[in-house]
Amino acid sequence: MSKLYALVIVDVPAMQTNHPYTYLVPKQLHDQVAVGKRVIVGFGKGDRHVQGFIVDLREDLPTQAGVTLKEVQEVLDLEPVITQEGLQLADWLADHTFAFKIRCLQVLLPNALKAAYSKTLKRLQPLDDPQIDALFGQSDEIDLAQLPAQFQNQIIHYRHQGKVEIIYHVKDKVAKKQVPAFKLLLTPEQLDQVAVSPRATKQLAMRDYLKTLESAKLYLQKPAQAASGLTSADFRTAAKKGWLEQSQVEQYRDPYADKNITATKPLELTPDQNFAVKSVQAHIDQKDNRTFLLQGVTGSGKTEVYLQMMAYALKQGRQALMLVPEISLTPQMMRRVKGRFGDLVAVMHSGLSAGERYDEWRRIERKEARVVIGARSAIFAPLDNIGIIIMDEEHEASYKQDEMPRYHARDVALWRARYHHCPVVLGSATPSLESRARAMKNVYTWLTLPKRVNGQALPKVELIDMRNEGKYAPVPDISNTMLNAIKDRLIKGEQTVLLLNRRGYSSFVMCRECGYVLKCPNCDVSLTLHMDSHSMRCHYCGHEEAIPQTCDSCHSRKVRYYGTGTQKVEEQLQSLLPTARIIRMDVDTTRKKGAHERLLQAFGNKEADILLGTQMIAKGLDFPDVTLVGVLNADTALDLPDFRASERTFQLLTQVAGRAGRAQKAGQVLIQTYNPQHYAIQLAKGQDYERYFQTEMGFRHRVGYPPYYYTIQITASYDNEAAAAKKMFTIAGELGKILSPQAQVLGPTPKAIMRIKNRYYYQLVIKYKHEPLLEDYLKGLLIQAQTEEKKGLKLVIDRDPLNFI
DNA sequence: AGCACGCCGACT
DNA sequence: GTCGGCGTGCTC
Repeated sequence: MSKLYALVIVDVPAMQTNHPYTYLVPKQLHDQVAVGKRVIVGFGKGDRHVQGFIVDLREDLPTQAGVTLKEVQEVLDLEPVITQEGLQLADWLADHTFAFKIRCLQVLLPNALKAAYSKTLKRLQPLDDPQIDALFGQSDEIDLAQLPAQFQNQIIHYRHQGKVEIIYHVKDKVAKKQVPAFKLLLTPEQLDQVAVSPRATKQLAMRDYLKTLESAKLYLQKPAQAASGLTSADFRTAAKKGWLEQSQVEQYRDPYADKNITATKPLELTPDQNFAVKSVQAHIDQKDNRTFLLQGVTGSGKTEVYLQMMAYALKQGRQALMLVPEISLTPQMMRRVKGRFGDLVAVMHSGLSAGERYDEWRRIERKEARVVIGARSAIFAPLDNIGIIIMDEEHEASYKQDEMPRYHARDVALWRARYHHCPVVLGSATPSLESRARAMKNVYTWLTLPKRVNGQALPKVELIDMRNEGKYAPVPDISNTMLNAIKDRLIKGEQTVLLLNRRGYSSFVMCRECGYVLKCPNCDVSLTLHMDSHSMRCHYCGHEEAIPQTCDSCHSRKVRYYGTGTQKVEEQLQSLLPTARIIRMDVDTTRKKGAHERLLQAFGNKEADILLGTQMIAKGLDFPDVTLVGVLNADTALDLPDFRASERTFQLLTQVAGRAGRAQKAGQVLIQTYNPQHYAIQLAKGQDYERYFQTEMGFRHRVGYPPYYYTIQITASYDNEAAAAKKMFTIAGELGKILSPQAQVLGPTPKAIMRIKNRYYYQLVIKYKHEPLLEDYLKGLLIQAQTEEKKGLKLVIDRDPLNFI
């Protein structure tokens, strides 16, 4: 047999190792290896074992002479875990996002399949070293991670002397759940001929039982034990006698073996909805990868449209993929999808354990699930015949991953749709400017749902000018107008949703005498007050200290809390409305698993009058008795140094306004603001997306931002401010040489929060339309920066960044 | 990333 | 003279 070589991407995330390495496939693994399977290979001087992905198999030697090849140690998968599509997608991702290939391959898989590494130290002979021998105790092998640092050097010596050896372990992060199974090796005739002592009653029973089974078929042992009344010991004996072969098979749990889901029927569609569904269906039929922008006002029944589009794709024998932002993947939403498609649905979201996520992934891979709904990473679901991809709330920033690979799920969706020849539907009440601009240029097909399904008008939105009303407000955060509106709902037995916009905002402690604000010693941010733990905490590095009684700077005792937390508002509200039942939803009250669901359910059951929360209550909630939506602070995000600040504010206000008046009763929306004249707030008041779009596009055009320009952000950080700045100025200088005059470089500037965990951050942003040299320069930059990385540099390149702060 | 090699200062 | 500091470079 000829030789076989495997090209392997190894799990060493560095620029220097960002290419395939060639390994020899030993004879006994020839029929196990395949492209897309994971392997364990030795890598580097100490021959440590790492995980890798086979990306190619060849019979001729692809590497130049001079290196002695190592062998593949082990093949980890029975079937490839990365498909041909996955390999191409990983290539594209690596290229598009400037990420390491290994990271792109890993992002395609559930975390459970990522490698967990450990090292153990094995004693090969007595060391005559009382201290270290004591560490070993009775055993000859110990966990190297627990070795005290002071022995490190000594161990290296012993290793050179061959007295100890380091063993590298690679295993999956999460063990697959295995259950015992067996296969009958003999035919019934053969079983009749085996000799069994008449006194071996158990074995006689076993023989009789086995005769009722088919040979060579795999049976689970547990049900077999129950059916036959035999024990696992009996099966073991039968295996020893060669009657059957025992093995372990993988079994997965279904996290949604939830029986309370009632089946739903397709609803009658409005003419607008029907037109949207029909348009997309035609493209599913034609296997045409058209992209649609479905722009429907809040309450226009987008979800029903999605469900019917997906049902159509399924009817054509294809699969459906639906993405929603993590926060709107509520039980309500899951119930709707499960109700329509039942067991065909796999759900991928962060609330699942790694094991559960893996099991859902396996159900998709085995084609038991043909509908996938999930947050960002679900876009990589291992479907092989996608008929439609839907992305709800397409404007949501959470679709962009902010670690390597920095992909946007929308870009991946468009890529996969091209591969599968299927349409993509981007849905939103407030599309991102990028998508809406593409719809205008007919790059996307624009579909609209301008009316609510219940025929209700959009809720009336009123602004409360806090510059005046704030002075007379009974409590700092709630004006009289707001309070009266809430009281009115209490009397009528209707419900209120109150939004506290906390983006870029936190409650901090300030001295009233000297203005001193308590800051984190490691980061350039003020510490946030946490009442649950009675401490001051840093949101970036986790630093925690006691709540100060006196000012650190002037020793005055007049330290006071500023800013607004949900908890403080809750107290204010309760003091004004002692009988009101309030549910508070924020990171503190939803930390526990399932808390999110429980609180919403309680509100839905009318166990409370007021739902008070942060952004997480702005989306997807649909409660018929909510007739008042109040926004307590509309403008905290407006002043952030980010050109998308107004877009986010407009989207948030429009979304939250849509929570009111979903059923028969009309809704009212009150927005407290200090910037009532700001166009984002004025146009959110009118819920006038069209004028907002025009206004914002004008602004983006004038200052040259997306969608008129592409952007790439480069961030450098060091533990030394001057070094970080110097690096960025060097890069800016080099960019000046390769960029055309049409491109612009903003910065370098220190980041808005310059210091986090004692590292200093500088950034620059490149705005450009067409720069043929830029990609190659940036790739070169990453290679060139690798030497400096040893000195503590961290360099991040982010294409199309969503956050500029 | 992690490991070895190699070239400089402070010690038995 | 050696031990061990960490800067440099490579890993199929």
